[in-house]
Amino acid sequence: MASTITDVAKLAGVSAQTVSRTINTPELVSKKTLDKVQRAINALDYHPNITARLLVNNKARSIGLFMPFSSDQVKQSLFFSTLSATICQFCSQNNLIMQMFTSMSREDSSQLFVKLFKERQVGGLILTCPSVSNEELIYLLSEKIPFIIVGRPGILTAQIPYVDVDNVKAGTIAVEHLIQFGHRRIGFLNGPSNMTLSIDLREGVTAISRSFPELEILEAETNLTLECGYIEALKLLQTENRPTAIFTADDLLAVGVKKAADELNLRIPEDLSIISGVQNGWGHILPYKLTHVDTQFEKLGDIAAQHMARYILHEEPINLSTLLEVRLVEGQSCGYVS
Amino acid sequence: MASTITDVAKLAGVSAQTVSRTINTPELVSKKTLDKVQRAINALDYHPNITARLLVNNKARSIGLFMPFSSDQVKQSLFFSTLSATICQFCSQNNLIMQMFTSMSREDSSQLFVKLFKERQVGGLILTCPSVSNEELIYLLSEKIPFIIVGRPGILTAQIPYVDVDNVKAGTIAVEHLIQFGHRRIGFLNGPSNMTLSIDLREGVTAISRSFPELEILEAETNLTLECGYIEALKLLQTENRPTAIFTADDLLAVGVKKAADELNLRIPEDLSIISGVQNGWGHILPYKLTHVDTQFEKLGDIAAQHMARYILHEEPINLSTLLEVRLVEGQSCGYVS
DNA sequence: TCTATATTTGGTATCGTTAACATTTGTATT
DNA sequence: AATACAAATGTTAACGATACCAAATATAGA
Repeated sequence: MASTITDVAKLAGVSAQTVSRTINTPELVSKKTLDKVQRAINALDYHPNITARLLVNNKARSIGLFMPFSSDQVKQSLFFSTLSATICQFCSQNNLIMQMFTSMSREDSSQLFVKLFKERQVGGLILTCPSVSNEELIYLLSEKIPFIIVGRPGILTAQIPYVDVDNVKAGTIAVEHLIQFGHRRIGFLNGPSNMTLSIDLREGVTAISRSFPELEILEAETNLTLECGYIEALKLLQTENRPTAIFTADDLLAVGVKKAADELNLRIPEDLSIISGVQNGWGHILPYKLTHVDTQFEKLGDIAAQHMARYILHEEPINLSTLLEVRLVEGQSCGYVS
Repeated sequence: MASTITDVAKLAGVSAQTVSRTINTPELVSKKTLDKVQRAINALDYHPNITARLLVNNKARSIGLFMPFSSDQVKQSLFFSTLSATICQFCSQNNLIMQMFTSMSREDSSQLFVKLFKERQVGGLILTCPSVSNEELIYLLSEKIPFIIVGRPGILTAQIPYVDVDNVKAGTIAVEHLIQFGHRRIGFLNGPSNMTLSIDLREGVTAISRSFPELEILEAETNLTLECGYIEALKLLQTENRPTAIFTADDLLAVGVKKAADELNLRIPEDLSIISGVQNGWGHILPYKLTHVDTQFEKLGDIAAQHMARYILHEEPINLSTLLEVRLVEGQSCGYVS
C-alpha cells in the first residue's frame, strides 16, 4: 500500500540508491536530480520505512525508560512524571525514540532489559534507582547492557553509571541554614531507611553535626507521605523539649509538618522553622514560600538522556557518575529561635 | 556480534525456518528437534531481532502516546503521569511497545503523527485532547492515521474516536448533591472556557439549574491553578450575598477555595460546602475528605490503549466514543445550609 | 507391503533500506 | 583532443527474520 523507495525511483527515473542519497546525503546528488526525486517523493507521499533502515544499519535509535509503577509512588510524587517528560522532550529534540517500560513482576526486570537490548528494541536504558536491585545491576554489567541509573544505586563498588542529586550536600546545607538561625534541637524527617536518598541525607546531616557538638538531631523515618510526615511531626512536637526546627526529606513531608504545627497552634516561622529537601511540587500548597534545598532534580532526566544519546549515536562511553549541585533557596518558613 | 537465527540453525543442525518455527509455532515442531534447537538458542544466547521481524511482518507493534509538555501542566496535575503510567502498564502486559512523543513547535504536531505512522514507527496513536486542534484532527482523519483521543475533542461533527469522562453528568450530580443539602446560591469555579471539560461541566450545571429556577449559579473562569482558585473564591465569598457552597472543576481549585475560606474564617462544611470534580490528587492535602465526583479518569488510559491494541493487533475498527460513568463520593466537605 | 495422509523439515523469495563497489558522466589540465 | 580526476549515478549484496511452497519423513489403513 504505502510507497517504497523503489516506487519513487521508478517515478523519478533514477535508481533506488539515488533516492536514498537524496534523503540521507543530498550533497552527493546533483541539483537537477535532487529536484526530480523530491517531486516524486512528494507526489507519492513517500516516507522511508524506519524499520528497514534500522535493520540495515543494525543499531537501535531508541532510549528505553524503565519506571516502577506502584501506584502510590506515581500518585504522590511528581518525580516520575517530570523525569519521563524531560526525557521525552530530549528524545523528540534529538530525533531519538523514547520507549517506556514498566515491570510486570518484580523479579524479572533485568531479564527484560537484556531482552530489550538484545532484540534491538532499544539502544540503551535509563533506569530509576529504587526499582532495580544490586544483583540485577551486576548482571546487567556482565551482559554489557548499556544503561544509566537516575538516583544513586545501592552499591558503588562496581562500575555503575548514574546521575543523582548531591543529597549529602543537601543534608548539610539544610542543617547549616538552621544552625545560622540559632536552632540547636532539630527534627529530621527522613525517607525510608533503605533508600539511598535517605542514606545520603543522613550522611550530610551527620557530617555537619560533627562540627557542632551541641547540636541535637532527632531523626524519624517516614515513607515520604503526607500522613506519615504529619504523624511523626506530631510526635516530635509533643515531646517535653520540642525541636525548634524540622528538616524534611521532601516538601510533601513539610506539608505534613505544617498540618501538625497548625493543630498544635505553632506559628511558622515564629514557633517552628521548616526546611525541606527535594521539591516535588507539593510545597506550592503552603501559604508561605517554603525554604528548601534546590536540587534541580528536573535536570536528572536531561543528563541521563544526554549520556545515553551520546552512547547510542556516537558510541561514547557512559560517564560513571554525575552529582548535581544543590543550593539553598530562602523562603519564609525559617526564622530565628525566639 | 549478536547471534542470528542462522547461527542457531547451524549449531542445531537444522534450517533457519525450523528455528523460527521453534520460536513462533512450536506445535509444528517435533519434540526432539524442539529440544535440540532450544539448547542451541540457550548456548548462543539468541534473541530474535525485532526489527527484522517487524520488517517482514510489515506492521508496527507499538502505540504512540502524544503529550503536551508545557511545564505547568505537568507540574500541577497528575493527569498526564497517570495516563502515561496506565498506558505503559497496558503495553507491557500486552507485549506492545509504548513510545512517547511531545511537540517541539506547536504547529507541526499533525505532521509528526503522519510521519510516525507512515514511517512505521507506530501502529496507532493516543492523543491528549487539548494538544491537538480541530483542523489537525480532520487532517489526521483524511490521512487515515489510526488514532484515539483522551478527552472530548472540540468537534463532534466528524467521525473522531475519543474516550472521556462524562463531565456533563459530573456537573449535574455535583450541583444536585448541593441542592439536596439545601444550597441555592452556588459558586462554580470552572476551568478555562476553551476546554471541553469546562464546556461539558457548564452544560451539566445548566441542565440541572433549568429544573430549579430558584437556583443561582455564580460561575467564574479559572486556569485550574491553586492561586486562581484562591483568588476567585475570595471574590465570590466577599460579596454581599455570598454563596453557601462552591463547586470546583478539580481538587486543586478546591484547595484554593479552602485557603480562601480559612482566611475569611469560614468553617467547612458549617459555613461553606465544597464539592469538586476531577481528582488530581491534591485533595489528599485537605484535613477532611473532600466530597467529589469520582470520574475514574485513571481508566481513560486503559480504555484508549485497549482500543488501540485491538486495532493494531486485530485490525478491529476503533470505537467512536466512550464516556465513562461518574458517581458521587461523599466526604466531609458538604453540609446543610444553616 | 503399498498407498494415502499427516507430520515434520527445508529451500527460496521477500520485506525496504543502505553499504560497498562499479560505472558512467562531467570538468579541468596539458 | 587526450588524459586525469572529480562528481554523479547505478548495480549487487546484505541486514535478519518469516511466508510460501516443496520435499522428506512418519504413521495409518488396506
